[in-house]
Amino acid sequence: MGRMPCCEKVGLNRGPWTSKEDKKLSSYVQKHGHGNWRSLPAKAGLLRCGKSCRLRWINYLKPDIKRGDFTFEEDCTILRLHALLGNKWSTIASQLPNRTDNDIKNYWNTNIKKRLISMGLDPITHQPAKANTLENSGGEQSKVAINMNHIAQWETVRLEAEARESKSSFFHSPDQPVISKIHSQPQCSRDPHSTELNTTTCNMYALMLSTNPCFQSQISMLSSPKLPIPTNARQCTDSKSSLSSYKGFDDEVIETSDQTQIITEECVPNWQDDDIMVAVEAFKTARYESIQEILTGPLPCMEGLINDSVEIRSV
DNA sequence: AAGACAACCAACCGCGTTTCG
DNA sequence: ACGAAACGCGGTTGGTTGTCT
Repeated sequence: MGRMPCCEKVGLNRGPWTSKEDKKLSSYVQKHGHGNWRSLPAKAGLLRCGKSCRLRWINYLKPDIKRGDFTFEEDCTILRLHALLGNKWSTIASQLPNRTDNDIKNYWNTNIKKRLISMGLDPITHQPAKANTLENSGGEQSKVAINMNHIAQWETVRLEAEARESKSSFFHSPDQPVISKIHSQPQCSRDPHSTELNTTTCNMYALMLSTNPCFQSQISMLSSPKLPIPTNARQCTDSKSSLSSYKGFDDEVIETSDQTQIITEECVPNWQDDDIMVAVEAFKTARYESIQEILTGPLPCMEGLINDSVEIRSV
């Protein structure tokens, strides 16, 4: 298929935007909207390609964009979501109000990634860099090492944030993203008597089983103290990842699937639609190969779940 | 003071996906 | 149903700024 070049090279400006160009673009978009980026530059009197205009607007000029240092909460959210989603910057950005995917990507590459590497963690898997060489079955030692690394990781971030902004109140965001609901601090997971934790972990667990076929293939029967896992667990074949596609997915599930009724109304009663979307995406794209791996993986709240609240019977 | 190096971030590029005629 | 155009995403680049020696 013939494809237009990404932008016309001849006669168009490149490089940094001037304040004059910014002004033209801003006033045009705010007045007329941004229906057609290709034709927008000419209409706005700009010698730029539409793609460049779009990027400039989305990443810099949009009025509600939040700039400046990332807070500790944002840092934690990025870390958690990246552990689940990988480099899905736009999906991660959707959980950080007013942050752009480009901003988050830059922050990741220049800050968090280096921090993980310096801690001996693989920035892709968030696990110790040499984890692959360890024996999986003799995992108690490596499991402990992983958990210790996660705790150290969080503690490092917290201390850095404390030093950076002493006024910040940790974990107190008005728009608390979904992953925060899973639990923000690894220490929480160590309290076996926390009913909130058990409910949440059960909810997450049920959701994960219901949406990720790789788990279903490994488990023939599962019981939890709170939730019966539906036997007709939905097979997820949809690999779409953009937010726009979530809407279709959501509609489909809520209106036509008994399975989803269970997910939305019983498993995760306190979750907003967006929360479910992100969680579903997380587990659909999970790179984990076993239940044990995800339970000891990057979500601290999952630690101990396998013993505390869920019984898994071998296939 | 100045050069070297590192860190940051805006912008570009190519490709995949979605929309539209 | 098909192809072209438009859009969106993620990886990468390169210019600018800050820090160190």
